[in-house]
Amino acid sequence: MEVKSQKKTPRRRSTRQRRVILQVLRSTKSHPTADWVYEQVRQEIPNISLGTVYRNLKLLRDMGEVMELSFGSTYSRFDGNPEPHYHFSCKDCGRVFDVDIPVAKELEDAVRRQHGWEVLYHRTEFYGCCNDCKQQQEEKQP
Amino acid sequence: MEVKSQKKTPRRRSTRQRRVILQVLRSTKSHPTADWVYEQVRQEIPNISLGTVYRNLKLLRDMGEVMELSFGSTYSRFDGNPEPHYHFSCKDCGRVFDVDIPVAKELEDAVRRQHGWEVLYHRTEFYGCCNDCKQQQEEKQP
DNA sequence: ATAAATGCAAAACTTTTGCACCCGA
DNA sequence: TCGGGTGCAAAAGTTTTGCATTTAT
Repeated sequence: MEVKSQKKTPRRRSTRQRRVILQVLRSTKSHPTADWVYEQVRQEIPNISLGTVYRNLKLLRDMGEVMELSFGSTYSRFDGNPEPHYHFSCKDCGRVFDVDIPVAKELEDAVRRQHGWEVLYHRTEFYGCCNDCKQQQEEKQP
Repeated sequence: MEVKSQKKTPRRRSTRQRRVILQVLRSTKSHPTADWVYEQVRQEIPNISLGTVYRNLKLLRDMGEVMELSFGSTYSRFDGNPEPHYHFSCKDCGRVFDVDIPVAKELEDAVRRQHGWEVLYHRTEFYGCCNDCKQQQEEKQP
């Protein structure tokens, strides 16, 4: 629920570590974990450290070069309502809200038709800025 | 990537701990973390252990009583393709695949209209059984 | 030169688990 | 009674971080 402070991003340097990490990620479709990336990169840079991999993954994600598949935080959140519904996560205050639009079951049919998989359900999270945070920003810069 | 073994679920007992945990989850819309639930339940059962909270959250999730908001695993996965696209996660083999259907931007409009939030993007994961796993199951039980 | 990036290791966090004891059905 | 559930504490697993050193620009 912490508010992110926005400081100017420093100019990025091109390092071998970062280049290889990106190259590993670009050359697989397996949606790997940080640890898998680490193992792969080690074959090219044996003494790279796991910390460097984590730092660069976060950086590359912030630079829009790669996508991180997670629910925003490192821990799970729980919802007392087990009925299928969508969620909205505010990037500024971190709160998660229920979304009040119907679940698009037709997307599941489209996936079935396209790939043949058995689709049981789907989950969608929207990301953006909630009304409270929008208002706060207006107050700061009118 | 591990395959889940399916053993018969034992008959569940109704314990005070489980009842209070569910009650806490049902009476909030804040999509709390396990730790927050723990703190709340402690106000009613001061000597409950965090392990019990985790065990029951997992149990309640498996019983379909609550929803867990996470990407399936406790760690992040990364995708070298930063372009918006959907994912499919096989519940049996754990692999994650790219989904080849167009992103439903119109859902974002619907959320905007309904709630007024500024929506930047959304992410959708489908869950089910992939073709490899479907075939393996057929071989076992023809 | 100088600020960003790295390697290493320790630390921080979240989640799981082994085990003896407890308790609900 | 009896097997599921709990408390406690240790362990596991993932991610972050402090610091001295290296390196890209």
